[in-house]
Amino acid sequence: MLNKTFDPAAIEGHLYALWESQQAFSARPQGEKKPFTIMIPPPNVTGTLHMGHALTMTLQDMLIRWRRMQGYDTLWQPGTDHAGIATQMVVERHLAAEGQIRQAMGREAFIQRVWQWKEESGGGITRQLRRLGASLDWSRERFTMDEGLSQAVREVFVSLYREGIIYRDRRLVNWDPAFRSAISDLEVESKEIAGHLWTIRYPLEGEESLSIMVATTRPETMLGDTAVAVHPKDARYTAFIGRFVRLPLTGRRIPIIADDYSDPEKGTGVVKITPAHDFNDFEVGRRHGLPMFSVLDEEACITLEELEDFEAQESQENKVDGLSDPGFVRSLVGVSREKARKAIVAWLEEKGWLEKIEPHKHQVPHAVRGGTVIEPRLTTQWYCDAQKLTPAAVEAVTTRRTAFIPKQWENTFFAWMRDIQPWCISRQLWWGHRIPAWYGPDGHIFVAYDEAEALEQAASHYGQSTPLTRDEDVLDTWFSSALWPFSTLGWPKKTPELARYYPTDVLVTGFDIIFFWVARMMMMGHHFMDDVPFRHVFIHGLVRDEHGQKMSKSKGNGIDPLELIEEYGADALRFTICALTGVGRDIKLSHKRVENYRTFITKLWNAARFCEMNGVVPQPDFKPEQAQSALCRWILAELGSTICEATKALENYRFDDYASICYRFVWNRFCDWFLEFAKPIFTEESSPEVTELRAVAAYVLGGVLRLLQPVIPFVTDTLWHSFGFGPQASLINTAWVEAIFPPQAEEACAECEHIIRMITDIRAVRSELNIPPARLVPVICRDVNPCTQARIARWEKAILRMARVSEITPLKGEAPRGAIQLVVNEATLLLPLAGVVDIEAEKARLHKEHAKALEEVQKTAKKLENENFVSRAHPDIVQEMRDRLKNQQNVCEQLKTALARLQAC
RNA sequence: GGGCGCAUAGCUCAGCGGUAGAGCACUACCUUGACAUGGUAGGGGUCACAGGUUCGAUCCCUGUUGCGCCCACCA
Repeated sequence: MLNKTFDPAAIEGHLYALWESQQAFSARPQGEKKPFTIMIPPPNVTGTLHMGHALTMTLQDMLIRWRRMQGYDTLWQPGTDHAGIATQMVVERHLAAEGQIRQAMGREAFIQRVWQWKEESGGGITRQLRRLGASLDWSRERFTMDEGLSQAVREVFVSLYREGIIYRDRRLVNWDPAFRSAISDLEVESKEIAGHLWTIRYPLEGEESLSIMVATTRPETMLGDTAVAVHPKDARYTAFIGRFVRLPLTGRRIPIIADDYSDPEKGTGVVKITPAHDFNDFEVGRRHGLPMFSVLDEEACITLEELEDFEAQESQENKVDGLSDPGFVRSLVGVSREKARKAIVAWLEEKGWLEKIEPHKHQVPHAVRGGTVIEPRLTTQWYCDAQKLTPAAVEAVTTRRTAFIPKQWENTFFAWMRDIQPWCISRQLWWGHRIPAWYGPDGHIFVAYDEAEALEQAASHYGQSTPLTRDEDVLDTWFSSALWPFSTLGWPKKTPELARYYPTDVLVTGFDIIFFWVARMMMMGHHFMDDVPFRHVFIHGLVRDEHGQKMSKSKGNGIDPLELIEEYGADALRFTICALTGVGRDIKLSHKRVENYRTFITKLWNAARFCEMNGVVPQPDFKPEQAQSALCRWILAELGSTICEATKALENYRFDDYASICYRFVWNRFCDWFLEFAKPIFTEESSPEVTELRAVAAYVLGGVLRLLQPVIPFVTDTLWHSFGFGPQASLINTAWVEAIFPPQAEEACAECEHIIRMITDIRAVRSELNIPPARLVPVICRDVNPCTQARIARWEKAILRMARVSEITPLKGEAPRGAIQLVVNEATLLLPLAGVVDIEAEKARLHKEHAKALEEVQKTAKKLENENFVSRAHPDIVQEMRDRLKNQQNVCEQLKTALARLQAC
């Protein structure tokens, strides 16, 4: 017996454990089935499930569950990402709470500590994915720092190094002074800052009374200036090109150069060139062969080391003591860039070099993670020449061997691939894949799979065994994620899994990581597997709050998916997500939304209970082709079309359509009509129809459960088992529903739709004339053709019950005076309610109906009177209009007659 | 500055060259034997604006306005 209400909390945990213990989600690499594969976007081990996860995982789970039922050997590959920076931050925070810092612990101990933390608290997100009902093959769970995946990382690194795609280079990187590490372009976001523009006088060499005005937002980098640039065509300055200015702080002599980069419109038209602290200046510096030195250290504090080295090489004539203030400059050492800025501005002002200060809004790069202001910094790093890896990926998208859905995103993908920059892959962290590179005493680089191999190389290179030191850096987290589609399958070993499940079928993800992850998987997949990593990329939107605001911790408007699961059940959340996932649109979510969609789960539960109460039991031998009654053939046909449409929706990633197609069938066909029609039949135990009806009800219910398993697995499996369709947990691997249409389905549908229309129309009239439901009304039929007459006879009980009718009789003699008249197809139904209803109200109703009908007639007639329409429109359309006009005229005429009859009494 | 998306009922969104749809919300009535987390009926839209193409435009094209996003940019 089913409980009166469905209690998700009571069953979900137990049911999931059962699914898992029965290995219901396991891929079966040995079988004959065709594979269907999805790689989970590995969440951070530090992570907790947020709404974005709930969305993406629900969509993936629906696809996997559906394909599994369709008979594919499905692999949904689970795993987590070591998330270098994020995880290291978390553990460092824990250490800080204990009064420790990692530098004091040492590298080995710290890494031990991170592993320990991962073992203790790293499983959080995978437990939460289980709560959601995600049918991942947990037996194959991977972690990006597993030995196997680490081997893949080393293999790729060594291989790309040997091909010259990975190399070392000294250039500017985005440096995060808080983490003291390089980060990639993609981890930087610009934010508008209300800052200042300082105009500083740089005295002209040899003519110290004259100054060149230089506008800057970063006076603290002045120490690193190695030129000032003007536009070659800027008439104000052409005379000065080739001359020198003196840098106020140190008196160092720097050239005035001409470069297109300088924009006469901006600032004073003179821009200071600080090659080691600005990307544009760096380019200018390269073009002009300017010296480059950092004046900020790894924590973005002033350092003079490189400056002093540089000045030591400079000739004395470049220094002028009169301008310099060595004491002040030395006092800046170790001062943060923010404080240095203030100090330098104050000094300039005091010494009279500051021309003016203006408020100035500008874009300043910040770290996406942590929010620190990024400092462009001149360092030596490892780079991956991404440009060499793009052509295959671009070609795959062009030929649609990898197709983006929605297609729109392909343009974004191409745009980025076109302008792709070298990818800085080294990070100055401890947690991650340590770069497999070793250095000899003379700095010679040995890249190898392990230390033994590196030592061997060194011995051969130096002619004797030589001690090496390993590179201190680790790889960017996305380096290992890029290998995920094949590293998880055992690569570089040639495993059966690799052969079977690569390429994967679809990648489901948000647009925010197309560049971080999707593009890089494509580059690596093509390079190492010589094939696309996935055939489809489904890009979904963002989950927002009910006001359309992005959910964020700072705004505090986030919704916790686990809270929703606890409150409404995982099925309700999943169904809501499914129903709201349109292609290329964000989702606005709220508790109310989930609460509303939960009613669908409740409705399904109650419909099943009703079936149970009425002796509905699965009949394994029942075949839809055998169905006799119109009612049964109709609902089976409706189920058939629902299956076709729902399957098509899933094939096209139209999750919203899939949800509404199922919703409409269950609620508006099965519950509203089929079960209501079935009620009077169920009560008659002796009726010959009842056996078939029960079999059909069971068949349809079973079909509905199968149809809905992908989206609401918990409630469907519970009902599946409870009805004895199969043992618990068996629904997951049951075959997807097949659309089977019963004989003469069209005729059955026509009949049922006719009856539905009669009932609906009677109800509408009753409601409009305020006839209380308790009052049963007789119906007299006029002008009824034999077909309708037979239908009415067959459906009499249902009509009586559902339209609150006392009896249906054919008209004998005259129609009762003042009867309400309504037209359904060819027939007129008379409701003898003279004296009961307000005759004026009925007149008004008929007038309204007639006016509406007349309007429609005129609209259609006007169209048909148009010569151009008749001659140019498609003949089918013209014919359709003619038929429509005929029908409308008919209705109009009958309403007119009815009105006339009413006027007469 | 470059690019992209969106604009349809009070709200959230489908749709589509040929009679404007759903869910929620709203109104009225109904405790009818699965479900009041329900049932029945109803009101509500110049499909942002202006042109164009077409026999016909909410739909296709152009422009305008408003909203959102991405990329670039520390003078």
